[in-house]
Parts: sequence; C-alpha cells; structure tokens
Amino acid sequence: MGKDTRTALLDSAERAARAKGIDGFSYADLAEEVGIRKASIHYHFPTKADLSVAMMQRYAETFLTLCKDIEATNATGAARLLVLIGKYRDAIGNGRSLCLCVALSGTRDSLPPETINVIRGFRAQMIDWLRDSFALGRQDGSIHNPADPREEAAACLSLLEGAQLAARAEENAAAFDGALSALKKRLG
Amino acid sequence: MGKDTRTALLDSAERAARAKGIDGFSYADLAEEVGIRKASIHYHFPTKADLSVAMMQRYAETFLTLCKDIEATNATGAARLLVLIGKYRDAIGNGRSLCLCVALSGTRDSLPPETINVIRGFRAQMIDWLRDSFALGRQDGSIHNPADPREEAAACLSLLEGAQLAARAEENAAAFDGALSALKKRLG
DNA sequence: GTCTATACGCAGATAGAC
DNA sequence: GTCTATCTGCGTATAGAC
Repeated sequence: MGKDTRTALLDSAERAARAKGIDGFSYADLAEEVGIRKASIHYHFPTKADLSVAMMQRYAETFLTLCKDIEATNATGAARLLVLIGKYRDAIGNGRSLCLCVALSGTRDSLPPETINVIRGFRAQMIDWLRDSFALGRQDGSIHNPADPREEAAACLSLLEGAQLAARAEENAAAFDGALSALKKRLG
Repeated sequence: MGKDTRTALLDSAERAARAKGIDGFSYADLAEEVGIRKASIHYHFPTKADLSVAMMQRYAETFLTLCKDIEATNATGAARLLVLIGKYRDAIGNGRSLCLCVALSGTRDSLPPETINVIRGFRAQMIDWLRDSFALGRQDGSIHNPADPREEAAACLSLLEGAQLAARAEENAAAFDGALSALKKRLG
C-alpha cells in the first residue's frame, strides 16, 4: 500500500508551494500529480485555505522535531548551528525551492489568518532555538566574536531566509553559500 | 496637469506588487486606482510581463541613483550603510510592503526572463555597492570586527531582504529592527 | 472516497469604434 | 489614447451519482 491520499496531497502541495508559491499551483496540478480528480481533493481539504493550514502545520512540526534531533546529537552551539544551516541549504535544491515559511511569507495576503498564525508560531520557536544555540556557543567558546544571543538569533533567521531568496533570485545555490560564508567562519 | 498615465500605472503597479506580489494584483485593480478602463492599460503595457520589466527597471534605476546620493553625502562606510539600512526599513511601512526586488524574487516563476535579468543585475550592483562600503568602513575604522568585504556584502543584502520578509510575516516593522540590531551595533 | 458534470467569477488579452 | 464589447481559459468550489 502506498501512502494515503491525504499525505500524497500534502507532499505534492508542499513541493509546489515551495517552488512556485501558494498562488503558483492549483488543485488541477495536484490532481494530476497525485492521480485523482481535482474535485476529490475537496473531500480532504474543502478549501485551499484549509490546505495551506495543514501544510504549514505539518511543516512546522517536522522542522521543530528536526531541531530537537540536532540538539540531541550535537554538543556545541556552533555545531548545532552549522547543521541547521545545512538544512536550510538543502531546502533550496538548485535554487528552485524555498523553505515553506519563506515561500508563504512572501504572499501573505493570499493566506487565511490561521495559516499566518502557524507561521508566526514557527518563527517564534525557531528564534528561541537559535537564541539557545547562540547562548550555548558563547558559553562553550565555539563561536568567535559572540554578541547578544537574542540579537544573533533574529539576525540569523533573517539571514537564512534572505539567503534562500537570494539563491532563488539567482537560481543558484552558490548565492546561499556566499551569504552564509561570513557566519560560517565565526562558527569555525 | 497630473502625471502622465504611464507613470501613474507604474506607481500603482509598484505599490501593489510590493504589497501583494506580482500575482496579487490585476489590470482591473490598476484601472480602478488610476481611473481608466483596464483595456486601456494594454496600450501602455501590452502584457503583464512587459509591465513587470518596466517596473523593475525603473525601480533599479531609482534605487541605484539613491546609492550614489548616499555616497556623495556620507563620508564613512558605517554612515553609508546605516543610511541604506534606513531606506530598507522605510520600504516596509507597517510590515505591509517589501522592496520590489524581494517581492518579485519570491514568485520568480511568474516572471519573464527579462525581468529576472533586471533583478539579477540590480542585486549584483547592490552587492558591489555594499562591498565598497564595507571596504571603506574597514579602512576608515568605522566598523567593529570587520570581516572580508565581499562576504559581508553578500550577507548584508540577504540580511536586509530576509529582515523585510520577517517584518512582513509578523506584520510588524519591529521584526526588521530586531534582525538588524546586531549589525547596527557594529556600525556604531 | 472518488467520480462526472457544472457553476461562477476573474484573469489576461484582442478587435474595432471614437 | 481611451473607450465598449467580447473572447477564451483557468481558478476555486459545489451537487449529486456511484
């Protein structure tokens, strides 16, 4: 048995949204990729707004679980941050894709309030995680020239998201690397 | 006499694109705001692709002229960078708007190749300008903990663009300030 | 759960009068 | 240059059979 239809739809929608934005794909696109009729999608997600909520919720959960894993398997602040940077880089492929949070934030007006709330919650948790990692790195001495962890965290998230946008604009992952190289040097 | 129709259309389109993305407004929206019929817009911009090119070209010219002005009126690297940061902050309003480059990069797939080229050129010139400013700041001692100017420039552009995205996600300009505070401290 | 059929609106775009 | 009128396609969404 393959994965259930709902999961297949979420997978397809997430890939499309990260590549083309929430307005860049239609139920017709999902229908073709998943192999059902577009009307059937409404059984799982009555409206596209519902779909965007479910998509973003799943994304946030998955990503925050990933952050826990990084903590569990990396001892220093610098090591944790480097792994996270790698995850953001993986997300862009060859400059054709974005983290779902970045992809959806750009077209905020096409989203229902509930989806925006999930995005806000996700961002807040990411900043907390980053703040803890920068704080740890300052304590354990793994970060050069450490500054205030809270400020570093906010700057880091924007840098990661902006770098993804840069890679997309250039359609080249090297733009991401260029934007991150200065920070990576501080991480050792 | 008011401004000519073409300029009014570009103004309206730019505002809409920065607030809602290139797919977030229609010729009908422009028609209503400018006060002509939507069919008439096609006389000035036959297709929406043509409009996106003209819009981004004008934006790039205006912004790069602004950068020249900043050079002419600010002596140190840090001072120049601080003024530029202020311009990016002004662009977001109350978290409802983005720099046109950020707004369009997010939905790359909806743009013709020509517009993408203009975006690429604009980004390249911005990075050059930033690199020169960071290099100057290193020479004149106005930047704390200076690193390689080329790397700083790439990081700075991504940080500025990512911070705009953050402000939009939170619909709050404070998110921009939070992301920039660490850098601003280095600029004195 | 998935289908066929269909409604309804809006998008970008064109033709031709004035 | 701007208008009215119109075209065509695609978007989300619904009704009801199977």
